[in-house]
Amino acid sequence: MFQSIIESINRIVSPPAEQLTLLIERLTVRQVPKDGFLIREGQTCSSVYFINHGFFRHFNVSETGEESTIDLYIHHEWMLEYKSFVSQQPSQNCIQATSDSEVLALHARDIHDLTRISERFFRLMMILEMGMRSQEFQQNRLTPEEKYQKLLITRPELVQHFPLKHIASYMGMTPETLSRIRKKISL
Amino acid sequence: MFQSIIESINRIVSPPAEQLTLLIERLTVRQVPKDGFLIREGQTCSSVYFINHGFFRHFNVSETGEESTIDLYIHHEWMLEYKSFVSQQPSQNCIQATSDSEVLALHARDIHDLTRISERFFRLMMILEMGMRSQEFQQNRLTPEEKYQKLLITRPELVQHFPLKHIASYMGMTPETLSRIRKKISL
DNA sequence: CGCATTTCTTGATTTTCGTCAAGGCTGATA
DNA sequence: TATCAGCCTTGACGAAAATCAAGAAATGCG
Repeated sequence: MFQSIIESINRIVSPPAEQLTLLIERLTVRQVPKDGFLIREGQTCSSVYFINHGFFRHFNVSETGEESTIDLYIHHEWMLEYKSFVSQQPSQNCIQATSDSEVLALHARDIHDLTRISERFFRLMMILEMGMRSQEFQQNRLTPEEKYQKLLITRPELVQHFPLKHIASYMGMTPETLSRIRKKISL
Repeated sequence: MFQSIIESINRIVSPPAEQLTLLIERLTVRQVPKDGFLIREGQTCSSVYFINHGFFRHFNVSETGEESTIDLYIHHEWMLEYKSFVSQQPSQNCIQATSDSEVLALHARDIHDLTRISERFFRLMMILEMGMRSQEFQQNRLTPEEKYQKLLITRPELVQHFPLKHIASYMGMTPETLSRIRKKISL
């Protein structure tokens, strides 16, 4: 149950054993069925989640009902609805499971305690907050093909595990465009 | 000298007077002439800056030499090179003054102390880290015109104070496109 | 297994934005 | 005041991606 998150934390902070125990004790487990919502629009996100197993999609629904994917997550990754978490305002975005999943939740107040303990954990939180990965795509102005090539290198698992329409949405292009890029590359 | 930053901090955290004094004592003042660099490519950013007066542009230079604007800042705003700050690695980006300016610098270690004191300051740091404002444009997939309309509402001062070519770059479009949008809107 | 639904591909068409180029405007400076 | 440089605007054009539409492939489900 806690093996993976312990490994993940140790890679990031390597806290003393008793601190790690303290943290683990505060975790809560949550099962999320396929298509279930971890965060719904209007809810306030006050936890950070570690995925024990399963897949999640983080997306925004516009006024016109179109969904645009903010991020995609696979097992043993951390996630949160950063905007809501930071502001403690209701979220405009959703996080939805795309398979039966299990997550461990760490509550904001416990995180805050942890940041008192460890500067490196503070930094981890920042990195998570930033959604740094997804920013990478958007800051550099890349062509759709360059974005896909970059994704293949930086996060190849995504292409394995998510439908292409979500991948396309994540990269900010239509499924048709992605399909044509993939065809072109495979030649 | 410290009036504006005190007001800003009080809006965010309202710390006890003695803590505020402690913080103010740790600030260092830095004059930056027009076109001077606060952060150069290759430098590591270990401070957060508060702008007493002046304007700054935060941008990335690609391999081909093109500049893309990450954010624009005016007086009494906070700024930092978040990626470098978080990772404590040399920055790939620059922060340059676009007018004669004066900033107050708060060093990372002092910030860390502050986050021990106040959860709200911790949150502020996160927001700064995220470059949340600039993300807003990129997450929702807006048309160039929608981006500009949104900017006019959320940060009208930018349009007052920065050349349109920087505004355009900030929104991820060419100056020509912005020029045409402005013409269209003004009709 | 067969049906229904979703996802993916492909083609035709349209739209949008970038690029290139030229000219005007403005502000700084000698 | 004349000159120059940088900035902004405008037009013509082309490339790239979105849209629209149809059909194929894959998946889920009774």
